[in-house]
Amino acid sequence: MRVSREKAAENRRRIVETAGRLFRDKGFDGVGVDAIMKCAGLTHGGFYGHFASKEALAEEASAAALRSNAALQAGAASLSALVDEYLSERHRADRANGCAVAALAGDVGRQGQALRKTFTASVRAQVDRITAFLKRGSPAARRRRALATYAGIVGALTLARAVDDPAFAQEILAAARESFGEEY
Amino acid sequence: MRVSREKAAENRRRIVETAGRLFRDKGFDGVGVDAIMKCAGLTHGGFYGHFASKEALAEEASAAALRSNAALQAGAASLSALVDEYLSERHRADRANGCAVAALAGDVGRQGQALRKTFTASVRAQVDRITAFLKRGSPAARRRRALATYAGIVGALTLARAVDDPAFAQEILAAARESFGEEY
DNA sequence: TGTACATCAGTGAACGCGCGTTCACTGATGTAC
DNA sequence: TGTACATCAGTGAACGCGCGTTCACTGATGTAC
Repeated sequence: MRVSREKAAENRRRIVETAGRLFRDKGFDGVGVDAIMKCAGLTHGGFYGHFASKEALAEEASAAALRSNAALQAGAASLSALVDEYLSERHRADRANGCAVAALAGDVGRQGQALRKTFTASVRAQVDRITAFLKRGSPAARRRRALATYAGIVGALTLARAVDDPAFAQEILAAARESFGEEY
Repeated sequence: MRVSREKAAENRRRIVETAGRLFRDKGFDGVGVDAIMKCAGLTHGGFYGHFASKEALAEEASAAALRSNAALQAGAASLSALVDEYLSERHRADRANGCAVAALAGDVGRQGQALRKTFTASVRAQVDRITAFLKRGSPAARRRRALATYAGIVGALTLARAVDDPAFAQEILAAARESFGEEY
C-alpha cells in the first residue's frame, strides 16, 4: 500500500541508517538486502524503489556512517578525552555504532572508487582534528605525531575487537590510551 | 586420474598455501572454492577429498598464514628493522603475502572460535617479540610500549592500504616508521 | 620381477540453497475538477 | 469542500545466477601373488 511522501523519505533514511550499522557490524558481504529491509521494518521488494543496487546503498550508507562518525568525534574537548572515548570498552563492544573508519578499513580496499574517496577524506579529517590538539613541536612534527596517533588508536581498537580474550583486549586498549593520550 | 601419495600431499599443501594468500588478499567471502582450486592448478571437485568444508580450509590456511607470518618477522635484527620492513611499500602493496594479523584482523571477529584463538596467540607472540627489543623503562612500561607499537604499525599498514591516495599512504607509513621505530 | 586387481586422487556434471533483483499487484495518497 | 481517478510506495512471489557441496566416473597408483 502507498505511503505518504514524508513517510517514504523517512523510510529511506531509516534504511540508510540501518544499513550503515549492519555493514559496520557484519561487513558488506555479511548482511543481505533482505536482512537490511527487515531490520528497517519493511519487506525486501521495496528496496529497488529507493536504491539502484545493494552496492549503491553500500556507498551511501558508508558515506553517511563516515560522516556521522566525524560529527561524533568533533565533540571531544582534548586529545586525551578523544582517545579515552575512542579506546573505551563501550566503543570496542559496539562496532555497529562506532567509528566507520575502523569498522570498514579492512574491506574498503576492495570496494568502489567512490567509497574509497569518502573514506580517505574521513581519515584526513580525523588526522587534522588530532593535529589541532597537539601543541608542541614543529608543524611537521605535530602532523607526524597525529598520523601515528590515529594509526595507533585505529589499530588498537581493531586488535582489541579481534582478539578472543577480554582481559587481553582491555590491556591493549589501556596501553594505547596511555601511549596516545598525551598531547606531547 | 589417481596421483601418487606424495603428489597428493603436495597438492594439499599447495591448496592451503594458495588459500592463505587468496584469503589475505580478498577476504574469506571474496574468494570461492572454485577459484582456490583453479589457482592451485586443480579442479574444484577434488576439494572435499582434502577438506571437510570451505570453513575448515579457512581455519587451516589462516593458521598457516599466521605461523609463516611470525617466522618471517623473527628474522628482524632490531626494532627499527622490524618496523621499517613492516611499514615498507612492498608490504603495503603485497597484502597476499604479508602480515596475516593485519590482513585478517577485520574479519576474524566474525569467524570461528578456533581461528580467533590462533589469531590471538599470534598477536601475543608479536607483542612479546617487540617487548624483547625494548630496553628502557620498567617491564610494565616496556610491555605497554610494545602493545602501543604493535597497534600502531598494524593500524598504519591498514590505513595505508585502505586510502586511495598513494602519497597519503606513504605519508602514513613514514610517520609511523619514525614514531614507532625508536627503541625508547 | 611381472601380472591382475583393488584402491583412490582427481574430474566435471549436477544439485540445491541463498541472495540480489524483477514484477504483477494492492491500496493508500495525491490531484484534478 | 467533496468526489473520481491516477499515481506510486510497499508487498510477496518468482527468477536466475553464483557458490558450496555431492556424486558417478576415470585412469594411474599401489598391492597381492
